[in-house]
Amino acid sequence: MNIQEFATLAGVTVRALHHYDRLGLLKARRTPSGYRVYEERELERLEQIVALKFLGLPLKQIGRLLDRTGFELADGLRMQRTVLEQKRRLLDRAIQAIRAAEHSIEPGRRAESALLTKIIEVIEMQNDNSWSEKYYSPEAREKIAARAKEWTPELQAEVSKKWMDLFAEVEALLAEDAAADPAGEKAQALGARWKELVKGFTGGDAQVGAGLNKLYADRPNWPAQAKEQMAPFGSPRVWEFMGRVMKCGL
Amino acid sequence: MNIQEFATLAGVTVRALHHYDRLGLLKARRTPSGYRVYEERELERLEQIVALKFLGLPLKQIGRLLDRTGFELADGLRMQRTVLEQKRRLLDRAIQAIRAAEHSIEPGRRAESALLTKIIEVIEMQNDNSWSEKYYSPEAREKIAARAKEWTPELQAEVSKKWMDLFAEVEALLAEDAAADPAGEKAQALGARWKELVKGFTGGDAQVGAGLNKLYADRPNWPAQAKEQMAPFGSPRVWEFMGRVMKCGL
DNA sequence: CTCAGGCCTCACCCAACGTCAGAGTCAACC
DNA sequence: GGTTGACTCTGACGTTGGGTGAGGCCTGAG
Repeated sequence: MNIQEFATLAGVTVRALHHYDRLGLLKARRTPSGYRVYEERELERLEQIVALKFLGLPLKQIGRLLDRTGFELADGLRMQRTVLEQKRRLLDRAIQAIRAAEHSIEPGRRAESALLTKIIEVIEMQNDNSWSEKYYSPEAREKIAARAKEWTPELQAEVSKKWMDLFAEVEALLAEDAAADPAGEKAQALGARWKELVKGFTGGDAQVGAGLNKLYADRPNWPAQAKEQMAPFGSPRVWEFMGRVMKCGL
Repeated sequence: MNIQEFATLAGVTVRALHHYDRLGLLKARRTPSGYRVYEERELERLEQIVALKFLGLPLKQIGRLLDRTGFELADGLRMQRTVLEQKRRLLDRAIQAIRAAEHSIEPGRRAESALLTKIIEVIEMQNDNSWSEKYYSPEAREKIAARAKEWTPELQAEVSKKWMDLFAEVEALLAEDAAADPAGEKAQALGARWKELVKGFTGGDAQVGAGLNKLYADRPNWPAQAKEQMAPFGSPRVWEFMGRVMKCGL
C-alpha cells in the first residue's frame, strides 16, 4: 500500500505519516527507490497512535507506551486522565468567566471595559484559596505559596497517582481484613508511605503540617467544589483507619 | 517601575513582558539606556491581557480586541466561549474514553491490548453520527462528509455566532409584536438570512436540504446530547415562527 | 574603581505537523 | 523511447508562547 492510500484509510495526512516515520513511531518499509510501503499490520498500530493522540498524549510518550508492555499503559492512562480533568477544570473556569461577563453586560448595557473588569473579577474569585488559608499561619502560607510555584500538571498527576495507589492498597488491606491491626507491619508500611507523601506537600515544615491537620479536621465545612475534587481519594473508612495508623505509629 | 518589579506585581515573567513588548501588545517606555519602564496604567492593561490569555485567546487577537472598541470584544468573547465549549466536549470525550477503558480492565484483568481496543471502540462510538445519518440519502451523506473536512473550530464559532445573532433578532421581533406577520418585510429579511445560513451547510444541494428537513422534523427523537447542543439556539416559538416565514416566503 | 546583579538583544528550543521547493519516480499514452 | 501528469522523497522554514542561555551594557554600593 502506498502512503496516500494508507493515510486516507486511517484518516490522517501524508505529512503526519512522514512525521511519525521520522520519530520512529511508525516506521515504514521502503521500496528500492525509497517510497514508503505500509501493510495491514501497521494500520492497527496507526489506529492506536491516533487514539492515544486523541487522548492528548504527546507523541514521544505514545511511542514509549506502545513499545513497552501494558502495565505502564494503564498507569499512563490514569495519569493522563488526571491531567485532562485538571485541564477541564481550567476550561470550565474560563467558560464560566465568559458567561458571567456576558450576563453582567446584557441587563445594564454597561460599557465594554466592564466586561473585562468582570472577567478579571471572576477569575480572581475562582483563584481564591482563602477558604483554606484560614487554617494556616502566615508563615505556613508563605511556604506553601513558594512550593506551589513548582507544581506542574504532570507533577500533580504523578503525585495524585501515588495517592490513588496508596489508597487502593489500603482499601485492599481492609477488604482482606476489616479489623486489620493499625500497628501491624503492613499498616505501618502504608503509614510510612502516607507520611512521605504528606511530607511532599508540607516539605517537612511543622507549621504547614499543623495547618494541614486543622484543614483536615474541618472537612465537613469545606466548600462543595473542594469535596468534589477529593472524592476520588479514598472512602471515609480509609481515612479513619489511616488516622489510627498514624496515632499508634509515632 | 523596572521590569522585574512590574512582572512580579502582575504575576508574569520578565520574558513574557519582553514578548508582549515585541508583539506591540504592551509597549514600555524606555530609559535613555534602553531599560523598560512601566507605569501603573500599564498594570491595568497587563491584567486584561492575562485575563484574556486565561480565556485561551491568542495574543494577536488579544491585541486587536484591546485596541478596538468593546463591541467586538463582546463578539470575540462569545466566539471564544463557543470554541472553549467545543474543546470541552472533546476533553470530556477523551476522559470518558479513558474511564471506559479503565472500567473494562479492572473486572476481567484482560490483556493490555484490550485497553487500547476499548479506547478505540469508545472513540469510534463517540464519533458515531449514525443517528443523524439515517435522515440523509447516501449521496447527501457523501457531500456532507466532503464539506465537513473544511470545518475548523473557529469557522464553526463564527457560523454559530451568526445563528445566535439571527435568533436574537427573531426573538426581538417577536417580543415587539408577538403576532408579527411572517410575510412582512422584516420577517422575510430574516428568512433570507436564515436560508443563507442553511445554504452554508447544505451547499445548495437539494438532497442535503431534504435530509436536513427530515432531521429537523424528527427533533423529538434526537438523542439527548444533540438536543443539549442545540439548546442555545432559540426557543421553540422562534422555530415555529421561522417555519411559517419560510412557508409563505417561497 | 570595582564588582555584583539587572537589564538589554539576539538566537536557538519545544510539539505536531502545514506548507512550499526542488528533485526523483511511476505508470500510461503517443 | 519520450513525454506528461500524478506521486513521492527530503529538507527547511513557519506556527504559539514563551524558556533558557550567551554575550555585553548599565547601575548602584562599597
